Amino acid sequence: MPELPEVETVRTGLEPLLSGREISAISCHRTGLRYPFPDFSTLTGQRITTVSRRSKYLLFELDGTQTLVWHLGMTGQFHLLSAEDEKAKHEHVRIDLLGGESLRYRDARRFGYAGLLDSLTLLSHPWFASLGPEPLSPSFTTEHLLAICHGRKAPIKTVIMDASVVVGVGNIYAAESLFRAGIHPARAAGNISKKRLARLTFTIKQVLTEAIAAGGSTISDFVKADGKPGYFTHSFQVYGRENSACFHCGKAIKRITQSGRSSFYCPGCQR
DNA sequence: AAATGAACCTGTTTGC
DNA sequence: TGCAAACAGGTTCATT
Repeated sequence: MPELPEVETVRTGLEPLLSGREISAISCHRTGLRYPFPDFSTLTGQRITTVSRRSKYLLFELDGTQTLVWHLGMTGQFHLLSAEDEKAKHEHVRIDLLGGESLRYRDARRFGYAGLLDSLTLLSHPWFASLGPEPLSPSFTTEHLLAICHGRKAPIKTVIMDASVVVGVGNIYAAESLFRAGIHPARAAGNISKKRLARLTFTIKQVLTEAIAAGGSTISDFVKADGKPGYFTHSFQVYGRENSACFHCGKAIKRITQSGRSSFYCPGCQR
């Protein structure tokens, strides 16, 4: 999926297209994706007020009492088409808008999911209740990361990818922020100085900010709401660069597996 | 309690 | 060229 910058890019693309629009019909071509779909029928006649985001969840806020919550999983995409357009391969849901446009959800791997939640109690829902701070908010601080890491033997990469620690840091941006901080992904979290954790806190914010500004990264199937690719891929220092020379020190980038996922790092720059 | 691995599913890339 | 294995951005659940 999209990591946080990609979801944010989708959100900024959809927001001006959808805010204020009334839903005329909604239908799905299967009963659910990762989880069964909620009963969408109550959406008909409601207006989308805003499109916001928490963690990697898109929040379509409605003028009634509910919010349509959507997670893109690994390969979820939204496209705004016209009502007459044919159903594309892997299209699972269509949300028709008054005026003839039609928002389509496609998801090849079907890891995405949707829910229709009461807006007032949304943040108490299990999807949100135990989430950590937004990485770009003031509440994500060095002190927070320091407290989390204290005494922990888990590798630092696993810790920063844990959504209860900080949300939105996926496999790509974990690798890139650890490179910029000069920290080896397998280093035990409890064995990193405060100064270096402060650096990591900064580089997480820096990498995500730059990636959002670039419109996210494009890997195989991520496209923005307008169908154009993001450009952050060109900025990768380590991700996907196994055996290539580090741009900084020239050593070959290495790849290891941590908790079943690939980690890329520079053995010269990261300790 | 904390850490690791498997599962969900399809498409693309890599290696023999 | 063809086929099989490995791998892919996330999250949750089960097992050490």
